[in-house]
Amino acid sequence: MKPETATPFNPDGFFDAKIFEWLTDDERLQVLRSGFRKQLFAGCILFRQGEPALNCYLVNSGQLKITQLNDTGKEVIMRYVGAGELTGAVAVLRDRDYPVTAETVEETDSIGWDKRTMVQIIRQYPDMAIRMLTTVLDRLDEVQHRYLELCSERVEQRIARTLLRLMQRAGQKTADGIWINIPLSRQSIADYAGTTLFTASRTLSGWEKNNWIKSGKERIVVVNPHALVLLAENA
Amino acid sequence: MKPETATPFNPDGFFDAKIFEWLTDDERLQVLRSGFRKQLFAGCILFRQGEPALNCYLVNSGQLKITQLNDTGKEVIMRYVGAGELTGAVAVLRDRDYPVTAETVEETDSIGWDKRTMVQIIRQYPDMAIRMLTTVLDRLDEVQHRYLELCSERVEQRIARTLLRLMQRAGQKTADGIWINIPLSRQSIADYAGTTLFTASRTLSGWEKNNWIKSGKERIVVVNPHALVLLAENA
DNA sequence: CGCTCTATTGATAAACCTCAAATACAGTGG
DNA sequence: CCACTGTATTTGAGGTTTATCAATAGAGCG
Repeated sequence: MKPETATPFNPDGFFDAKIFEWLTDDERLQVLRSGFRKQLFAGCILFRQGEPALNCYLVNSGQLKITQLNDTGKEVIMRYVGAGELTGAVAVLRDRDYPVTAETVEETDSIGWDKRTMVQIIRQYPDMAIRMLTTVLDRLDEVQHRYLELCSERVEQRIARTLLRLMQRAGQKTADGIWINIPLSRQSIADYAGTTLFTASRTLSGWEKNNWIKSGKERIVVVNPHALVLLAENA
Repeated sequence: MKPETATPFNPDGFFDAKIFEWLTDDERLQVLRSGFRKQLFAGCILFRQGEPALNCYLVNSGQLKITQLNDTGKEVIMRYVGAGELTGAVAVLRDRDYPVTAETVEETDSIGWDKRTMVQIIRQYPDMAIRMLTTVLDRLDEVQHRYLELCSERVEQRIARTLLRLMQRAGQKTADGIWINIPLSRQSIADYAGTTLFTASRTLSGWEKNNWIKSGKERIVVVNPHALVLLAENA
């Protein structure tokens, strides 16, 4: 049911990860070789909220959905993680459980390191820690900003921002407009924007009538990004 | 109007900062001496959202309020920063503006480092970066958790959580109950919980009638923490 | 073609915000 | 000591946003 493989590392195609760009080719190779490769199809869990944090992962291709659940089962999407991005580092450097769940939303190729190895890498390359730090700080900034948005903006604005963010992350030009290349249900959009499936559906239906977007099943094409930007910016 | 002093560093009383506890006394002294002391009264701004990030600060005594503003002027309280805690490190390690504002809410004694010095410290003590990283990760965890709460919980629950958090941070036992030793207006509670002054006031009035809290002007005493915990936990 | 999962749409209600107005409180200066 | 002033807080009425629930339609898949 969950086809997956974990193999000795083969570094092909991993060379463009931003977090390693400042290493020499040899160093980078060494770092990459110290990990293990993991290739998964859509719907697989890389790690689950509440489990002890054993590994962190670098995504080579595909997308991960990072979610958080509360006691009542309500799910929130914290972010998507795509090619060249690291995840799980949060948890690995502490003896804590993962605070979030990482799930593939499409076929995904990644490399993982266990806690011990990761700490070794950091000790060997102190600048690595600074790099990771800035990465985490970016993430903190983004969550803080989304927190502010959630406090101060109406649903429609937040959904607009959600589409714009996802567009920037996974947008691809097509004849119609910019296609968000992630399987994206109304529920997911709602979980990302902090609203309900129904409100998200209503809002997108409206935009489709305005011809700002085109959408199919789990599929969104942004036809008029400018309109969404206006919506997001202008209170 | 803004009485403040910046003096050559005198390390008295700074020895218990957790972030330095793993250094030897000599090392710690050296690190502390490389900073500058800053003593401020209530209502002073240490740094402001949007300004270039020049310094980071360690609080020795007092409390800082870390806030974020949006374009329309809506303010959100991200967190409070108390004795032994570092702030501004977020911004200092990048060439970015401060993403938030830090304001003293009471008389506050702190030590600051400029960007160059901080980077030097980190290069000299690589473990320092790991320490800072875990600190930031804790903060990320907390913001993410509050984000989830904001998405999934009702105002009353969030206000309960707010009081409980502040109680843990600055609570002091008194005859009546646990006094939150921070000047704390209804507006601040609202900004922290993500609601309005009026809703916060109404909610607290209700709790006062139940005898769960006692409150005066900018002053809260939690009489029955258990009731608040129940409110926060039980959907 | 039927099954399942996703999306749409309408009606209803609850939660919460907005605004207005009154009241309490702390400090200040006479 | 008291009136005065500015801020903090309370409370009410009314309206908006958005969630909830139910029922239906559509799309993809074997």
